[in-house]
Amino acid sequence: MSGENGQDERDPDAPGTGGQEGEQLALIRETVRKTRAKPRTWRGAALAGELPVARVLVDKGLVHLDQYFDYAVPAAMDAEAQPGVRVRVRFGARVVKGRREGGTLHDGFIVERRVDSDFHGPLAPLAQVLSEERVLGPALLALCRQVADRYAGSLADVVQLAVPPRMARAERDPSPAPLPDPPPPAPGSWERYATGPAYLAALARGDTPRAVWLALPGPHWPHELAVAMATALAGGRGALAVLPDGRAAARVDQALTELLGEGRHVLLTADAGPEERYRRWLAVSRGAVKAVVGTRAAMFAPVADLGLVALWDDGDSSHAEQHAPQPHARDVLLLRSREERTAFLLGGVTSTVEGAQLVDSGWALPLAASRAAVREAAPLIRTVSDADQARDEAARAARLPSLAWQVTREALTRGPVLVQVPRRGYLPRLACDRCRTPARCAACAGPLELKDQAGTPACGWCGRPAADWHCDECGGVRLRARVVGARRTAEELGRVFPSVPVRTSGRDTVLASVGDAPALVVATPGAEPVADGPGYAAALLLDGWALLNRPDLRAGEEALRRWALAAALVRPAGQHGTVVVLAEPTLRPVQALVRWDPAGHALRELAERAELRFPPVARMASVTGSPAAIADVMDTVRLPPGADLLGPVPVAGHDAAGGGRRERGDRGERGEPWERLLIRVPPGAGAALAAALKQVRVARAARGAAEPALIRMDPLDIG
DNA sequence: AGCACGCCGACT
DNA sequence: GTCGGCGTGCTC
Repeated sequence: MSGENGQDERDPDAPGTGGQEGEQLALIRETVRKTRAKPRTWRGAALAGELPVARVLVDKGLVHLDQYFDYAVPAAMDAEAQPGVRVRVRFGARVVKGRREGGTLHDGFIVERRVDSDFHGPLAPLAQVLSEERVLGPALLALCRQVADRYAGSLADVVQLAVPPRMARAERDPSPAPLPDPPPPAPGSWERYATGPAYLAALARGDTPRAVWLALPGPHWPHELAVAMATALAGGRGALAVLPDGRAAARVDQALTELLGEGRHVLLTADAGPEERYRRWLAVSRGAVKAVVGTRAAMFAPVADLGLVALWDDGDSSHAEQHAPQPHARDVLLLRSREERTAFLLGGVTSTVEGAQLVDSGWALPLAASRAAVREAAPLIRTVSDADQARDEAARAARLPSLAWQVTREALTRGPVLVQVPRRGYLPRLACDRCRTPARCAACAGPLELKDQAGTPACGWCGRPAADWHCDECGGVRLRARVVGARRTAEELGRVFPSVPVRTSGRDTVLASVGDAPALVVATPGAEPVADGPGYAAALLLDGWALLNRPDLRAGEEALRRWALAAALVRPAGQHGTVVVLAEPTLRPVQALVRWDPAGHALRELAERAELRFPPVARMASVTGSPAAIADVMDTVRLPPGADLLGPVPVAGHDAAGGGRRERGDRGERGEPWERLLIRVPPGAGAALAAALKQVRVARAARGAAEPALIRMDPLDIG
């Protein structure tokens, strides 16, 4: 076609037109469109002989289009321009009178070296090979591809999560020589689980056992996780464990060091700092170290010969990545387990519905202890119902019912007492004292807050004071603190037990552990310190109703998880370990805690989700944006069969005018409140939904859609 | 996403 | 006649 000829005429390197700087190049253009082009370059440097084309994932730029771009490999870069290395390329240039102009340097990764390109046009040369380190190897690339597809996201976004930024200094140093495989560890406390030794034996054999492991309460799980990892190492394979936070990771790290010594594993957490972290990551990428313990970013760690992936406490929300496309560690590790043919271990003190589903579908086996072993390890759980509390005179005077006082007083003679309070802060939110309906602003329906001890309650959104508040539901006029924060609880307790030290652990100061001496330890969920020695003598779980009343699909599961994690730090009932939970004993999660039956709870939740066609039995995606944006998405999308739509409903706190930095929009759509639409598809159609939504994203990005829309697979916060 | 080319209204 | 609006399309 003439178009191609026209391009040839402008091509300075095309045969006959003479190259730049007089360099002669063997750059023969294809003559028929069907045949692939031999690479031609614009500048005319000599090309690499064998595989002169590098397929490059350009880091920024057309991230939404999610495609590779081919570049010519100059002969001088032939050796170092290997697949997986970081490169710098010129991108976005324009042809002006036979010359390329403009274009900015972008970082990228070579994903493949090729004989030729299917791009009809002259290739720009690689500008620079930044480093010979092959950080995006084939296995990691394939994983990123799969994660991107699963979450309807772009490859570049996922790669950015998976490959840490380069730190030249860390790259210069060689990694330590790999150590020989360690001997297999003794099963130890794994014997407490009926199928524990069998699981380890399968792991040692090189099989790929998959289990959902309900860990017994108590301090043994980090060691047990380490034993599983060491067993994989002993069999000549690698192991990866992902934990919800740095403290948990540090415990497993310590257990692994005790088991294997230094040098056979690395700890990948943010605490180490970027350079040290990259140094450790490189040791993994280079195959010098085959075991990784870390927080969620470690889920991508390119462990060689991966034999086991493990995830602890998958219900913890920090396992969901914050950056696009928000992959969840459980999903990423499930993908890895399948693709890299590894064993899988999903552990926790409780089970998520997703975990229960893995067992229910037969994909994983349950790894649990007998009822007798549970009874031996679990503390005694006692409940305080609302009725108990109301009858209790002490509840009027102070914050704690008399049972809690009795238990605390007695337990403090034997050791530390844990007090779990749902939120930090000082009387943050208010509710009707009579019916417990959350108190809302009469003007804007925002939540009422108490800024200081004595002040008037005011709206947390518009700031209006609410001096003459009354409850819309029951007409009550008294407010009560929906959640009493850690600080106030600590103050009250300190006054009642003046001789006992009070320690707090919350978001700003999280204690890893406390001693075994009597003390009151006030902590928010997830920040509970481990008590040395036999554990806490007792725990008080306060404001259970606040935890359970959250308008969230997972409220029950989450309440049980938080209670059980705290209760698991308490001594067994046989050693008088007692937990007092302020919640209705008739509620399902409370019963599950009392009986210590997290598996049963998760199975019942799973059945209910199946009945209601909720995730994870069905798969969902959310589309958030202005009504126009949502309509545009829905006009574009080709949904898989069986899909149905829920909503749209207004999204709290987000609207087009207020929310953020929206520059344009003088077209009258300003002020339109944002809405969220949920798309639900039947089991098995999740991949099709993701693919459909990805197409929408690409189409909208290409068209330069005016109204932004957030598309998200498997949103966590479904009300 | 940027960034340039392209085809229709009010200015020196 | 020209400067400039942002609609459309491309980037290896």
